[in-house]
Amino acid sequence: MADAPNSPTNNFIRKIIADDLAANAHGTKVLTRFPPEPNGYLHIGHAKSICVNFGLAEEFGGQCNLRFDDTNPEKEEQEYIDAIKSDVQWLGFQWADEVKFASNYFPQFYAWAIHLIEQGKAYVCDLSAEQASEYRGWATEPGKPSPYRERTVEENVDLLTRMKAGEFDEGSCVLRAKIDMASPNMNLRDPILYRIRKETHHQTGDEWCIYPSYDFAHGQEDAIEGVTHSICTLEFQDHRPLYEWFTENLPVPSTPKQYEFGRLSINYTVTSKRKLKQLVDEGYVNGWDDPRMPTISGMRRRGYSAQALRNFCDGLAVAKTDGTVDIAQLEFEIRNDLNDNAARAMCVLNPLKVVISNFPEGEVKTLTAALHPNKEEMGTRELPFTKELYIDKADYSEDTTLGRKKFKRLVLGDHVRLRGAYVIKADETIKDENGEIIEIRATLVEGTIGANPPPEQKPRGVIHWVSATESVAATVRVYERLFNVENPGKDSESFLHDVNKVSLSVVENCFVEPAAAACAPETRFQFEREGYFVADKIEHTSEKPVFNKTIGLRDSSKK
RNA sequence: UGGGGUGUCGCCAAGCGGUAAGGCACUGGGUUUUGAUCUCAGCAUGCGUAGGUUCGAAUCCUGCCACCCCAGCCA
Repeated sequence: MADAPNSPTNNFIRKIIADDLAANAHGTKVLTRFPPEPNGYLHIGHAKSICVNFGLAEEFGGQCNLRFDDTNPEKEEQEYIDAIKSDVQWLGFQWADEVKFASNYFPQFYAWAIHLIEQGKAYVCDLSAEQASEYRGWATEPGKPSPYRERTVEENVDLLTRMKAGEFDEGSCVLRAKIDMASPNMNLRDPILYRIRKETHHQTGDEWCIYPSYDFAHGQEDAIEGVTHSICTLEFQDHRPLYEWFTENLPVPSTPKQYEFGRLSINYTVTSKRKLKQLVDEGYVNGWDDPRMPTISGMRRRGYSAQALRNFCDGLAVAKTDGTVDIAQLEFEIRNDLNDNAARAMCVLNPLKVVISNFPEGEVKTLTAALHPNKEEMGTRELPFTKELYIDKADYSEDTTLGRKKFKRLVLGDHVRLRGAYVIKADETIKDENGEIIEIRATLVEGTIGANPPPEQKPRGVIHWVSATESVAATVRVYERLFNVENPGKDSESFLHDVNKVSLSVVENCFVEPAAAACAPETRFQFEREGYFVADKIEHTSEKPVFNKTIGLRDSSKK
């Protein structure tokens, strides 16, 4: 895969793979894997991991597995599996053959547990969780051996068999590896291999009541699948010795190696499945795919394109630093992609009626407008012009002292260009009994479609508009940041305290030009001078259009 | 605290002993029927810090400091 234009020139994992290939360390193929636990929806951080794993594989002519690390039935659900598959595909990646599940290998894991017992390297421990914690010791003090550490092979096999048969209650015992209770690495102080969970599993039903721990599963899953480079995040560095202990002490078919890189954090949001689930469960947002969520499905519904997300991820470093990327970096990629690929259209969010005095009543003049100012190949759309129009309230002022540089919009007595149409002059303001402006009377300057008026009628600027009679009433949802602070929860009791309570505004009675209203759900537009918008995936119809604001245009006006 | 990591511009980041790439953000100029796009220019005598080695150090050595991770029968 070619580097994205701004992507870091290299990274340490890429070098390792290139060196391994050169040294023929794993043969000539590269196999990576993306191993989510199906306990929530994927977020922007996972998008990075997906891009790294699938991207590296693709770059070296290899493949990437999608494998569900489903070793804990308590938190996992089929809904998450479906959503994760859909998100990966939407991003444009295809996993190697069929989807994999850790649960596919449960019988093998069990056989290997018996193997470890027979080698004297595992034992059933009856310590309670609290006792085990005490026995584990602390940073400066070594742990003490469990009183059950020296059970015989026969006894351990019998006990494990009965654990599997469901004879014991949850929490009454576990299977542990016999490694080193004095290790400075806590993960090596006789880690748990199996625990009892009398819970129905989404894949295996009630077939098992003992479930392997992450450590006892992950490396073996990689080994079974022939993964060559097992790429994970920094917090697993301390687990690498354990990962290797299993591949060394078990008759695994291959010996994958684990490499860790820094997980992605972004300011003004959270990237933690636990926290995101809380936002959903406690009603701060309307579901995992709420456009304010940093989930892949949320960003999709917001109107972010898969390409923009991939460009963003490809621009991130794969390194061991754990920094926080500025959300502006993501927003740049969104605008950059949408500027190139979104068709232009016009939509008035705060309508103010303009009546063109010198345009015949009832006539519809069909203009033609480009779908993109710099890409002729994108074609054109029809744009109806009528006597009554709408412009945005913010684009009109009666203050005739406003400088032309300062206010490049319509001012009483002055000229402005209606985008793609005529130059008009505001002649009169109509107000209601409260002094509220309800209508503007204007005249158009003949011959100004596709041509400039004489210098004395030079427009102050260009504003967007829509026909009052030919446009379609639409709902537009405008989103602000979900959090008020850069690092939610950093300086408050809970990240929930930093939630922006007014992150959603639903604007009814907007007017969108007919060509845009007719679009299919998930069609992205740039509503000129407003920003990028997408027709809602679920609720949009041509009759009752619903658009979500993806992001505003850059605004360099000095306020 | 014991162990594992990391420290280069406001943010991300390349660099791996030869004299600080790039992107975002920001600032200023130009073009423009989007205050958009595009375009031009500016933006670290400095690489956590203190010493040392060297003709030469962000890069090597030593000490110190800061931050992150582990101490779940979560992953």
